[in-house]
Amino acid sequence: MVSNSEFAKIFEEFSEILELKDANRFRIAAYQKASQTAKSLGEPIEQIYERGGAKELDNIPGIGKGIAQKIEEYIKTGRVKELEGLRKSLPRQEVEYMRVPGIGPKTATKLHKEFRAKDLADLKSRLEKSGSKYFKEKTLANILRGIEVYKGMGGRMLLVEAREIAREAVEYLEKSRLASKVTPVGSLRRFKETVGDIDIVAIAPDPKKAIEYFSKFPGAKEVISKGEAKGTIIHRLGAQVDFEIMPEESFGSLLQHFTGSKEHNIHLRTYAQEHGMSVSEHGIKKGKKLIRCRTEEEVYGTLGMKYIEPELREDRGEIEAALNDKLPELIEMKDIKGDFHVHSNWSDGNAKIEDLARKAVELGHKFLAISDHTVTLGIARGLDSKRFNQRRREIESVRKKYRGLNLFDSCEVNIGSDGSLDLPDEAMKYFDVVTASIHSGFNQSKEQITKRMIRAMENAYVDVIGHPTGRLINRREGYSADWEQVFKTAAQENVALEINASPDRLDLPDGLVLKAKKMGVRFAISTDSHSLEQLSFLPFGISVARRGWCEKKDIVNALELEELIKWLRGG
DNA sequence: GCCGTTTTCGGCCCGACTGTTTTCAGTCG
Repeated sequence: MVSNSEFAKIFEEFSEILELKDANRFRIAAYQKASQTAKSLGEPIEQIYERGGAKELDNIPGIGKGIAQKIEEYIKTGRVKELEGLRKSLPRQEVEYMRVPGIGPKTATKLHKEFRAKDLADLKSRLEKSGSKYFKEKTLANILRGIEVYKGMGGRMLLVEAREIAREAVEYLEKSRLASKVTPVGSLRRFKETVGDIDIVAIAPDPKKAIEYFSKFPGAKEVISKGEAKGTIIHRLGAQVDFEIMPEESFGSLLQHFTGSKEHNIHLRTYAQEHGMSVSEHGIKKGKKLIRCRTEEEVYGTLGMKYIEPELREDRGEIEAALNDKLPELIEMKDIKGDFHVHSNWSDGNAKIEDLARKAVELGHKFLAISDHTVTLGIARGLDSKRFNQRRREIESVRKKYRGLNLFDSCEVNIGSDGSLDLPDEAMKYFDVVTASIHSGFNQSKEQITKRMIRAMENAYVDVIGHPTGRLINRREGYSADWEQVFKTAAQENVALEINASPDRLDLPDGLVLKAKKMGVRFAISTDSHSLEQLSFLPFGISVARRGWCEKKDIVNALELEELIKWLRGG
């Protein structure tokens, strides 16, 4: 079956090429929208097609007759003739150039026409040699910096890295008292798993003075610009940080605008327009009257809807939900009672069980699962039944010291290539919690992976499936599985899927969390800690759960202890 | 290319910044 992300890529490429060809901008937008729709659709497009043909596809908002026809062509023949024609009509370099920040379709075309470079690296050296013939000084510097940024960061940085840089900048700005309401915006505020630029906004009585102060930020290695109300620096770790001063009387409108996402804002503005209003970063126009909003609550309230949390603003149905008072009551850190997945120095963690327990108490946890690796994971010093028995004695003795903490005897059992587990049932029954994970055979077919996961979930002792997609953000794609089937089984078997809070995993990803939630699946948020410090990663898991619309009832970490134990025994 | 409880044609979200083309094109969010 063709995956929805494959369709998303096809439409994305359509829009990129059409942009380079200077096509009608609404046609370009239509493909972008179709791409976005494909990504966020709960059901496989191919399945929709099988049910009702191209006519059924036409019913999907954002997909009309033209795109429905292309979907049909791709399902039937594995290709889209028009796209192949388009590809041939353009040099491939132009598409690549356009992905560099600061380079749009016009510049991309010009760059290829003038330099005929074979790739981006080649282009860079040619620009350095003779770029000044074609571009004025500042434009050239801007393009070169864009290439550097694009190369150096592999696209986008991890959320955890961006938050660290933002925290440093916000503290510096707040300390000065030159600015107040200092707030990170953009994908950072929405807690997206990766972040491009770091954007920070604030209000200030003397904007120029505040920007001047920002330009002296000790974390900066380079100041790109400093104007009357906006400054840009490059942080020593390579990230671009923008700081912008906003007028207080429309701060809410501006905050809303800069938080995005783009898709959310387009939808919001379209809705406003349909109802005789017009939304911009300055306020909301009703007729000739401009209503400036000091808070975001006012923005959404004026449009007749409930306030939407930043994590939900991805145009995944939140606007409709806000209009009908159907928004979820999102899970919060304070609802969380513990951590399900922590490694000790019995396997590949570096902390003693006692130290982990003490740290968990400090963090306010009511429970902690010590879940070391099992025997086949030799590389991680996985334990066999005998060593788990020895470890059990240590857990017993720590329990006596920390009576307020429920220290769960747990393991991360390995799912073999055929779906079998590497501990016998008679060993597994002694554990309070069992998490089962895949650690090898990532390249198996979708069918095989799906079967493996289902077989593991059908084991009566398995409570949680660990890092379900196996991805490492920016480094490794997850394995492919038929998620529909996996989620169905998880719901049936009452097995929780892990939301792994490790910042380079964040696995399940938020889009799949949302799909699984709709199918009745519950989730275990876990740090997968290998050290004491990593026990503090839980908030990253919370942000994934929130982006997946999860409420308290969807998260097993939030269950009252009696309910939790009941679930563990039943599952 | 998509869409329609005024429309099957004629709209489509809206504005700012940057550089340098002194009246605007290109890019971005």
